Amino acid sequence: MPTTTAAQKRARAKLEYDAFLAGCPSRQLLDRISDKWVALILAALAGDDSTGPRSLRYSELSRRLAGVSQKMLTQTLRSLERDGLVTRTVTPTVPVTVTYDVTDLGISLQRVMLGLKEWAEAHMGDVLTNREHYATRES
Amino acid sequence: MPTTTAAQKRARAKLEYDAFLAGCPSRQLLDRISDKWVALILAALAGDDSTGPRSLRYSELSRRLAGVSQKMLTQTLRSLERDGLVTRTVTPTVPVTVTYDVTDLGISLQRVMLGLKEWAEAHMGDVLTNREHYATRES
DNA sequence: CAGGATCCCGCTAGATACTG
DNA sequence: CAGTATCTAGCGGGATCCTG
Repeated sequence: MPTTTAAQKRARAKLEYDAFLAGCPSRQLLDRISDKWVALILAALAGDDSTGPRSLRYSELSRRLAGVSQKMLTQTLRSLERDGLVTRTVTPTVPVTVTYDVTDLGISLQRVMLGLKEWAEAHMGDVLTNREHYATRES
Repeated sequence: MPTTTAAQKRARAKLEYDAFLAGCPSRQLLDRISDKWVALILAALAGDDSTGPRSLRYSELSRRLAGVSQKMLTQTLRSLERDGLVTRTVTPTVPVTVTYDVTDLGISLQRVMLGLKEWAEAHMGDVLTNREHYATRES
């Protein structure tokens, strides 16, 4: 007896929808930049202040992003390199020197992130205010 | 013997940095929009296609976002309401009718998200290509 | 210096069942 | 219809130790 038909159809629909989501460029971008450290690394390499892009060594990045673990720093840098957003350059001095630079693609992404930053600075205050009011009202 | 001084200083620095991060508007915004369903809900309420904002009922949202669980849909809607990005309207028909609308603040956020979407559609292909090349090359 | 390899814990998404 | 409540497994991410 195919009494499971309804549940099966829902499950199938969900799979298809998930596949659709996984393939959606916007979704992929969101997944990319929502990594905790991506924005910070990009900002550091692109120049936090109004100076231009700059090379940074692994240890320099580690210092600038005081809260990051080596694991996450390495992992994030690898994924950014893989995606062509930063480049990794090994100079065989002794001990070895590794520098990271943002690519053109990375810079263009960074500009989008600046748009986010501007919205955040303009409106996050309102959001937080709403959040508090919501918390302090009953019924 | 204060041999732990170094480790303690690092731990303290990390806490401060984390606090700094937690208070950073950009970080908060990223945390907000990287929720898996926020972008979809906002897009649905703001009008996926080029039609304007529209009201949607809970069940309509549930259908449009085929992959979402009731729990996550409710939870996400609550948080968006709390932040003043959508409004929730209960009409005491029988059975009860609940509609959701995007606020002006939500619309302005949605516009920022559109910027993300454009970048994604323009450049995510490059990123994926880089990703593949990275995977298929050795050494 | 710049990582690689492991272990492990907390959180959260999801499934399921129930309700006004 | 529009949720609430509970339980659990999976995994992202940190801490720690080790290496070329």
